[in-house]
Amino acid sequence: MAGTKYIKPTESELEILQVLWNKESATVRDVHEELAKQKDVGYTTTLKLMQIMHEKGLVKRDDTSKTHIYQASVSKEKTQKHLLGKMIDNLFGGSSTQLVIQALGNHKASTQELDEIQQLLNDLKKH
Amino acid sequence: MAGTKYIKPTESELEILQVLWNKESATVRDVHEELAKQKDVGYTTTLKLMQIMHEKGLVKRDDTSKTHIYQASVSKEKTQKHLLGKMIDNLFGGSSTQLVIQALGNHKASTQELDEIQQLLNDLKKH
DNA sequence: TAATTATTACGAAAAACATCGTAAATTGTA
DNA sequence: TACAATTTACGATGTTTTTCGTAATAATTA
Repeated sequence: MAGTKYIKPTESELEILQVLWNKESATVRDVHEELAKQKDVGYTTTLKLMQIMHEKGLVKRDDTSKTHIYQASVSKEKTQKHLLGKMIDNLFGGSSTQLVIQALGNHKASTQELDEIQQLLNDLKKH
Repeated sequence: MAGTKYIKPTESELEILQVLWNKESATVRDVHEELAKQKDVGYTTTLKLMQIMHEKGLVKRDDTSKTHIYQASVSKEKTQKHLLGKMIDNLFGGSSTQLVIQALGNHKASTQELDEIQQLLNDLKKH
């Protein structure tokens, strides 16, 4: 089958996915309480967003019992890949290298992380 | 003075900034003709967007003559830094390393580019 | 059982974005 | 000069996103 069309999560939807990726599965209340730590938002707002995400297919849910239980139905990796690719195209002229340089230049990484990346580079060069 | 509030360009605005960064300065028509290569859009749409961007302070313009001349007033680097930082926080749990790994893993880089990154890593480690 | 609480469903309003038509002003040209 | 073409200004419309209030339903508890 051809790949189903990629649905780009909105900013708010990403915040919710973030929580779901961390928790594996969660109720609306679980998610809402996480979000409420970061920003001021009403419970029904979170609920509505999660319902919309369900319609879009961004999350799946078990609604056998009254309190529905949600899970992300898009993987963190796929989502990262899509949005990263978009950013590379839109903002870095298609050059992942430019992005990497920016990322390493600004956010500081530990020596251990740098080693990790170096390892990856070696693997890539051996190819 | 404290830093003025960062204004996040919308997707369409980024497309325009992209053109302006490449051209240094440009008229609405210049920008529009670039955009028209990529997507189907009307001239007045581009105009309106650029007017809004001017209100927001994303671009500056010389309007001494009838045909206004625009320039980006936000730098490519600053914008990249902001949006990249946001993506790292929102999507990669704050780890730039994770982002770098994803970026290198997916988009293919040339050996030369890999060398360039390796060079950068060495500099960072010496630091 | 009755009252309280928690949850979902629904809809509507507000805000942000994108798009374009029309008119007015300016410039260039026949 | 008068006509045509270009450009800006302005406003209107439609879509998407965000937000929340209210009502209905189910679960809990007094």
